[in-house]
Amino acid sequence: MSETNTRRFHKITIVDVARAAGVSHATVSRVLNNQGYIGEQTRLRVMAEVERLGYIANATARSLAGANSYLLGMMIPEFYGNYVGELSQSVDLELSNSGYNLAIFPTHGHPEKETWYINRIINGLVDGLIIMLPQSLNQYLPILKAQQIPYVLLDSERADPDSAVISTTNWQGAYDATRYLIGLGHRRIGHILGLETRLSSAERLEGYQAALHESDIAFDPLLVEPGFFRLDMGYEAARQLLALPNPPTAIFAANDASAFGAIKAAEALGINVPADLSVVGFDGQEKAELANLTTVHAPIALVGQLAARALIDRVKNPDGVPARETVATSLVIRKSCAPPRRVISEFADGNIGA
Amino acid sequence: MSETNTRRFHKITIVDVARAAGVSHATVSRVLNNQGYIGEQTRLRVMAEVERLGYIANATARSLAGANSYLLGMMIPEFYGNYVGELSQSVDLELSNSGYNLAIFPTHGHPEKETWYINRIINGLVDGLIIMLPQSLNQYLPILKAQQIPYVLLDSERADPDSAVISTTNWQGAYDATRYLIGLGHRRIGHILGLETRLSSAERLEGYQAALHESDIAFDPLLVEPGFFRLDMGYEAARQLLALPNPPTAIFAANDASAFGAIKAAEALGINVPADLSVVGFDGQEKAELANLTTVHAPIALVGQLAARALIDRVKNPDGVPARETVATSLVIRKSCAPPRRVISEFADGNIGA
DNA sequence: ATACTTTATGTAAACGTGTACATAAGCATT
DNA sequence: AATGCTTATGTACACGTTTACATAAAGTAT
Repeated sequence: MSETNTRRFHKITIVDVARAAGVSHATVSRVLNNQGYIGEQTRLRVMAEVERLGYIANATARSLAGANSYLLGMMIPEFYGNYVGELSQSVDLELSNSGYNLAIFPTHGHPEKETWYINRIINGLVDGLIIMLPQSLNQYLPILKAQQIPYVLLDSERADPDSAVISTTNWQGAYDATRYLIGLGHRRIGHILGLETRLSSAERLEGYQAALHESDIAFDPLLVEPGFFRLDMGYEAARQLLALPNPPTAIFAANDASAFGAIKAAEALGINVPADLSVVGFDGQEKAELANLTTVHAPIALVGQLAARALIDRVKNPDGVPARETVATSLVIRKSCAPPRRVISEFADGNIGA
Repeated sequence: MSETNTRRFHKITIVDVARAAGVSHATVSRVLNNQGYIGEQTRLRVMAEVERLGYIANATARSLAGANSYLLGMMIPEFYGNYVGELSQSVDLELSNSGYNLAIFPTHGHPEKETWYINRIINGLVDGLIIMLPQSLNQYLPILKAQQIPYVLLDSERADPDSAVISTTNWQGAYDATRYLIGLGHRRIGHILGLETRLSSAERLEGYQAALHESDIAFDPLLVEPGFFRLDMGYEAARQLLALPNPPTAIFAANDASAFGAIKAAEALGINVPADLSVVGFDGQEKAELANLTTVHAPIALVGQLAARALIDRVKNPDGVPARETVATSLVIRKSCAPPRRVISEFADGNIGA
């Protein structure tokens, strides 16, 4: 056994353990995986050598040979706000409880990055995947299905009907928020749109529209500006809205970050929140509490927990029915909203309300 | 018990490409990796087949064979606040610019989880690793070195001298914060300690002590309570401090989260911040701005960027000198601090000051 | 013409594991 | 005593790639 000199340190492999225990490496593998028949003395001898040599299985080789790695993945767009952080935290916690570990893959919403990760995953990088707010899901969903990779979708109630999906009531939350503003007396309500590629954005927009419709308020496309779920874009969107000839007295933003942007814009323009402008966000981050933002609270930790469970279920029971759960949002009322002050402009519009 | 990977679809391998192009799979590999000599026509033919068949290399097999995966990792404790989220974001962005991708591994500070990930990494899960605030670094640092895994440490200026380290001026930041409080007239200044296992905690404690010493204020161990970098523990710590017979008029917390906890505790006790209690944090998160917290701002995005660069440097140039950079913190003064009101108790102590 | 270098490609052996199949011993049943 | 089942273990191949080494053709300097 001459030393191969390129490798400084010989890693202990299953073969080393086998030799030390006087058995074949197949037997060691069987002991390690509780597979097939093993003599009791052999098992003990092998385990002893495993312990003595400090053997640790090579997960890469395992993966290549088609075995489980006990590593699960979560593909996310990016860490905007601490929404994703909270989610990751709860997913990770729940997975840990079941003996799995987590790897998080940020894509920045770049389709190329998504496919890059997906390719790695198909090759056995992880045993399963939670996919949050994908950009180009349709491109690889068939592949995931064909290769029977366990996965869970995290976004919209309307995502692919055959997939495991954990979602929140986007439509209902938006509807509730808008109803609340209408209830305060607002009739000119702006909306800062989320990322267009996300189903949740469309659902929130539609919830907003439905509430308007129900109160016989005509939907005005001028009152919708894109905010991309981002603070700076929310700022811009609000600037646009507030510069309108007939500006809104309230804004429902598709998420907290863009709501913060709207508040900043109002401040910059000398417009008082909530006296002159009411703002409602969506997500219910910790930050919203600090900033006294009225927001649609989505129980993100619960979503993460359910997603983790659903994924483990897919991994352990691939032929079962994919879990589909929708978690209810709730409107948390704080101090960023008030009845509208500029009643005059309403009369000018001829909208006196019920 | 084991779920056999019944692969329904034959994946296209390098051998398929080779056959289609009429060459050996070794030639295809060489074409793909720009290794050795390849005839121009052969290269073209192979590339055409790669394209036509939609071949994608199996990263797991590559990794087993000892090649690069262009996936880099970052091991973090957990997503407390959005500190880690911000860091991940900047690391990821910088790596992306250089064609690398990122996987994030959360450990919850559990040593077993750390070693679990490290084992995977040694087996080729990723090409290199950024290690943030490790719990049991000493256990695997020798292994990382021996196996020549490129890595970068993210914590303290004092971490292992042979390693690449990106850090912030923990000592100086704590010193500045404490000096500021002393400058306001405080002489009884409490400290909420960070996680004891983190070098940064010790450095911040020492900076605090140094500032006290410089102003001839005796260090009182009673004024230091552990906060574990957590909001709830910061709350508890502040409760303890404020219940003291001679309570502090100011608190320097080891991070923003525990500072928020302290503020909450003060509120709960009816103690006004800043009139009756000044509070300074550390980190300078976005949340600190919203909450008007005076804090030692650490430019986390810059740290992430430098760490990413340092790691790429290690990967590309393993025999070079490991990068070591310390990023300066800066005290951001907001509205959570004021001169002390209870001058009487100082006289009672006999500490009239210089 | 000889010897040597450069270019181009193929062969085969890793990398470390899982597992189908073969083999063999022990035991119970006929 | 022959048969069949259970238990235990080894052999050999598969997973998909990289790469050391072998081979061979072509070009170049002597």
